Order: sequence, then C-alpha cells, then structure tokens
Amino acid sequence: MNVRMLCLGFLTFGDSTGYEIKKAFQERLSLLYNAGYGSIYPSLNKLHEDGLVMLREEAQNNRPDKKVYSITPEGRACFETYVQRTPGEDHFRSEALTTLMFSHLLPKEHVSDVLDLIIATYQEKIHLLSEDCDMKPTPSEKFLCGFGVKVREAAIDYINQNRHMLESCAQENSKKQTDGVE
Amino acid sequence: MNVRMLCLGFLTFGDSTGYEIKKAFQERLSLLYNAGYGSIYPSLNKLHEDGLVMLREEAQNNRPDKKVYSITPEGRACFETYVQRTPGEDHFRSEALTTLMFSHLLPKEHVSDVLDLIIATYQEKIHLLSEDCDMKPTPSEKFLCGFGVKVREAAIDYINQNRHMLESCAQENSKKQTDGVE
DNA sequence: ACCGTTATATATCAGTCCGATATATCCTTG
DNA sequence: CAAGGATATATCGGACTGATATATAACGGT
Repeated sequence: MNVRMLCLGFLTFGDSTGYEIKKAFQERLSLLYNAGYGSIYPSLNKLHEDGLVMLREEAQNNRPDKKVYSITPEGRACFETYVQRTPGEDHFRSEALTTLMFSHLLPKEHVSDVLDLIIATYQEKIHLLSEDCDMKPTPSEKFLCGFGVKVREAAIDYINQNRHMLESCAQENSKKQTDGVE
Repeated sequence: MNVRMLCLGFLTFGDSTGYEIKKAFQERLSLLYNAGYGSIYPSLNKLHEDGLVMLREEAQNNRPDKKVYSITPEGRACFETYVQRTPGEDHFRSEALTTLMFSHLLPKEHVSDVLDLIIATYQEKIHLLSEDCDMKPTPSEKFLCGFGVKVREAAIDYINQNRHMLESCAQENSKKQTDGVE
C-alpha cells in the first residue's frame, strides 16, 4: 500500500486536489499512514500518466491553478482489485523506545525523562482522539480512533508498571563533569 | 534516529561485522526498528569515512573477508550525545487497518478475513514474544518484549469488541460474477 | 496601520530507507 | 547428492520524508 494507491483510494470518495488529499491523509489516516506533498504530487502525476485519474485545471485569481483530479473507471477497478489483496505486516517505529535500548549509556534522569515524555505524548494523543472520535463521519474512522485510544492506554499502563526495569539499569551518576570519582 | 546511528549504537556493545549487525537488528530491535543490508553496509562505510568507527579486515578461506568494525572514542562520544537528544514521535503504519478505511468498497467477507488475519498475526507475534521474553539478556529487551505483548493484546481485545462497526458497513453482495442483480 | 501566522495551492530535491538481486562457499537435512 | 539455509559481502531502483521555494489572501493582535 503506497502513497500512489492511497491517493487513488481517497479519490473514490470524490474529486479532490493534491492539497485536499494531503489534508485527508492528516485528518482521516494519520494514525496509520501519513504522506507529504513530496509523495502526493508525484503520485498524482504518475496516476494521470497511467490513465487512472483525470485532471481538470481550474484557473484562480492570483493563485496557482487548482488541479482537480477525478478517478477514472480504470482507476476504480485498479483500486478495488488492489484493496482486496492480502495486506502486508504492520510496522511500528519508536525513536523514544529505541533510545531506551541504550539505557546502559544514559544517566538515570534521562531515562525517566524519556519515559515521562512518551507517557505525556500518548496522553495528549488520547485526549485529542477522544474529542474527535464522536465527530468522525464514517464508522471506519470511529473504529480507528478508538483503536488509537485503546492501544495507547495499554502502552501507558505497561510503562507505568514496568519502568523500574529500565530505570534500575541506567547510570547512577548523572553529572558528567567535576564529580570525578572515576 | 537513523540506521547509521543505530549501527554506531550496536557497536557500543562490542565489535561486530555488518552481517552481525543485521542479526542484532532482527533479534534485538525488530519490534521498533528494522534495517536491511541495503542500509547497513552504506552506513558502516559512512561511519568509517567520518572516523566514528575503525575497521580491521580478517581474511577467511573461500569467503569474503570479514570486516570487523569497532567504535572509536569519537564515535562513542557522538553516539552518547545523540542518544540524549529529545526523541521524535512514534510512527505506526498498518496496511491491514488502512485497507479497512475502504470498507465501503469491500465485500463483507473480505473485511472479516482481514480482521481475522490481523488478530491471527498479532496472536502469533504474542506467542513468539512470550517465549523469547525470559531469554532476553538485558532488562531493556525484556521491557520491550513485554511492551510488544501488552499492546497487541489490547489491540486484539479492541478489535473483537468493535469489529461489527466495520463489518456492518461493508458491501453485502459478496459475489461479483454471475449473480447479476445490478 | 502593520506584522505575524495560518490557510490556500503548487512543486522540487537531497538524504534516506526498503526489498530485491548478485556472488560465493560451507554445512545440514532429507 | 540435491536443496536449502547460514555466512559474508555489496549494489540498485523505487519510494518516502522533511525541508525548501513561490505567491497571495485572510485574520487577529498591538
């Protein structure tokens, strides 16, 4: 599932510009997948080349022409086939948790700070998602929203219950200067 | 946190070859980060150019020379500074859940199949992690292992409790051929 | 009135990453 | 004795990220 296919997917909901597709990624899919202009505009060009979308340019006063894309029958068929394939595996990447794999090199304080940061970040995300959840237009988005909340709640619980495992193997000496015992 | 820095990080545990670093990614960090040879070998070259690692080549019978890398004092200093930065945000990407954002285009059966697949995949991962957890050498890795289990358990619970939200908005008509009502 | 920020709207580019592929040999398993 | 997996290197195309560039309108604050 690459950005190209997801652009095509968003166009099944209706005509759209690159700019609007970017917003759709952010508002509807950012929990699972995100894409920037650097991926979206080239994707739309490629889809147009391949005849999977059509393009009409709308002139605007003192702004770049709006390029409105719409999906063609071939594009729709292509996406429907694609979306019925067996999906690949999930990927999770966390810089914060990765950092904690090197607890043996870190002052104890920093380990605690990173854990607190993770919890705070998750909590804020939970807060945002909980507010949004009811307003989401489709059941799919409500489902996803709830998913994001539940998983983060479980993560916070786990961290609170097990953080001592990491904090106890970090370096005791927090000061690197003028404490010279070594 | 890119592959280059993580290679440097693994070398704080001891000297290693590119091949062994690949294994370390897989065995110790694959829950959070994964890297292939296509990233690792160029990273090691760059680190060597920058004087952050040293290289000694060990000749072997009928095999490519083993290139054993070791971290230099500059490399160690660089990594310790790097690892104390405030870490960036987590990223989660799921092709399966992304697929489900397009439930309105999918036959009901397929939605159920994808949900079952997600659960089965998570359950298998939980099984593997549970077995491995006790054998992990460092507290950091035990912590992470448990994290992977808990989060997936929460995900499975959520999916089982809420899957009807997705299944009810999928297309009823499962057969696309020779059922021609439309 | 002015200034900073956000929103609209396009596009490109360097750096980075992923997955596949290539090469070569040894060891294990059926 | 063949097939497949482990050891060990390396490269390449395609894809993605984040930053940057270009313009202008609208809005709020001082």
